[in-house]
Amino acid sequence: MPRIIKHPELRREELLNHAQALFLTHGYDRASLNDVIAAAGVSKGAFYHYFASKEALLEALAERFARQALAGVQDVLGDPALDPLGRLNALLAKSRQARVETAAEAWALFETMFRPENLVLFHRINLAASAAFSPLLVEIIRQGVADGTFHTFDPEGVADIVMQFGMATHDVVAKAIVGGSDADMDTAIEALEKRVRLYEIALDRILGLPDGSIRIGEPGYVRAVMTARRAGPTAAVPSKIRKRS
Amino acid sequence: MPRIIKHPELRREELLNHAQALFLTHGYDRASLNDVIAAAGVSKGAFYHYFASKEALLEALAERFARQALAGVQDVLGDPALDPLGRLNALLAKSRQARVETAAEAWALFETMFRPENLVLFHRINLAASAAFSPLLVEIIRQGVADGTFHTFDPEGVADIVMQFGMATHDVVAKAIVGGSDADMDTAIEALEKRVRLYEIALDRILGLPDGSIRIGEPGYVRAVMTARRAGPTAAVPSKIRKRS
DNA sequence: CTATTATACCAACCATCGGTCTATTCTCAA
DNA sequence: TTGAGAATAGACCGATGGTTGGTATAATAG
Repeated sequence: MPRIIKHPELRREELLNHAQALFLTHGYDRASLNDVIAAAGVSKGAFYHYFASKEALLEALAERFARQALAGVQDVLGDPALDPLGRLNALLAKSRQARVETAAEAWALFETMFRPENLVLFHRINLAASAAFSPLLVEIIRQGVADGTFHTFDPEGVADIVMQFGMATHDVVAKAIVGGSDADMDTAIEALEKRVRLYEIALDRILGLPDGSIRIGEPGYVRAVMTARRAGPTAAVPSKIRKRS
Repeated sequence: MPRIIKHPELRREELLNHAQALFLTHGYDRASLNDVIAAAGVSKGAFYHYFASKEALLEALAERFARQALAGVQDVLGDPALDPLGRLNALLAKSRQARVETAAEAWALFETMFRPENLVLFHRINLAASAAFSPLLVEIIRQGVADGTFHTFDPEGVADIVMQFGMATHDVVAKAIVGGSDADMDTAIEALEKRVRLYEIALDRILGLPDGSIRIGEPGYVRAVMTARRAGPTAAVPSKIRKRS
C-alpha cells in the first residue's frame, strides 16, 4: 500500500501547532509526549526525527513565538522619522501587542494558561522574546541617552527592567484570576490596565521623562482585543490527559 | 539487631537538607526522589511518611527558606522609632541579606545553581518569599503614602515591582556567569552591585523621593559575604545523577 | 531503468520516574 | 505486658521520556 508523505516542513509545523495547543491547555509538564504525537497523528519515531527531545520541542515553540513577535519591528529602529521616545513607544506597543494577541489567541484557555503548571512554557517564551527584543531596546535607549532625551547611567539595566515589566504582566493576570472571588476576565483586565499605567509612570521617572511620556499601547487596548475574541468560537479541545494527584 | 531511631523531627530536617543540596546542584526536575532518599539514607516508605509528594517536599523547602528570610523582620514594621523610609530601607536590607546569604550558603554550587534547570526551585522559593514579604511591604508603603513620604497611586503595584527587582537579581547573576567570557564570581558580583544601584534609583523615582533615599543594604555587602564564604570548605557532593541528553 | 543513498517514518522496547501498598519493627503510654 | 499507632522497609505499579532496529519512500547517480 502506498504511504502518504506530506511535505516535511509542514509536518514539523503541524507538530508545533498541536504541541502549542496541548502545552497551553495542560502545561508543558502535564502534556505528555504521547499526547502530542497522538494529537498530531504521528509516530514517536517521526517525532524524534524532527526534534531531539521534548525540551527541544519547547525551545522551538518559544523561538517561533519570539520570531512572530519580532516580525515587523526591525524597521522601527531605523526609521529616521522617529525620535528615541517615539521609537521606544513604538517598540513597547509592538511588544505588548504581541503579548496580548498571544494571550487572546488562546482565549478559551484563559484560566488554564495562567496557572503555575504553565510556568516552564511561559518562562521559555519570555526568555526567547527577551533575547529578541532586548538588543533593540538597548540600542534605542542608548540613542536616547546620546541625544539627551533619556537620562540614565545603565541602558542595559533599564532595558532589563522594561522586559521585567513585560513579563510581570503575566503574573498580574494570574493573581487577578486565581485570587479574585469571581475569577472573570474583567477583573484580570482591570488589574492589568492599572499595572500598565504604573509601569508607564515608573519608566517615565526612571528615564527622567515627564509623566505621561511613555505610552505602552493605547489605554483600553487589552480590553478591546480580549472582548473581540471572546465572542469568537470556543476551541473545544477534548482532553484525555490525566490529572496529577 | 537493634534499630537506630533518630528523633523524628530531625529526620524531616535531614531530608530537607539533603533535598536542598541535591536540588541546588542538579535542579528539582533532575534530582530524583530516589536520589534524595539515597542521599539521606532513608527508605521510600519513610519519605512518604514525612512528605505527601515530591511537590510537597519542594514546598516545604521553599517555606523554610521564606521562614528563615523573614526571621526578625516582623518587628521592623511596628518599630515606632522608624519613619516609613527607614522602615522600607530596613526591610529591603533584610530581604537582600537573606537572598545573598542563601546564595552564599550554596557557594560551592555557584555555577550550577543559576542554570535554567533550577527554574522551578527558585520560582517556588521566590514565591514563598514574596508571600511572606509582600504584605509587610504594602503596609509600609501605605504608611509612607499616608504621611506624605512616598508618592504613588498604587502601593500594591510598587510592592510587586520591589519584589520583581529582588527576584531579578537572580537573573542578573545568571547572565553574568553564563554570558561572561570567564565565568567568575567577580564579574557576577560587579554586575549585581551595578544593578542594585539602578534599582535603588528606580525606586527613588517611582516613589517620588530624591535620588539616594533608598538604600538596599550597604554597598559592597554582597562582595563581602561572598568572598568570606569563598574561602570556606568546598562541599564536595559526589554525583551519580544522570545527564539529560 | 536500475542501484544506491538519504530521508521519512514506524512501533516495540527500555530504564527510570513519582507514587502505592503491604508487611514489619519500634516506641511508649496504659 | 500489651496494644495501638508511628516509623520504616522495599517490592511493586503505570506512565513517562527516550532509544533502537528496521521499513518504506524519495532523490540521485550510473
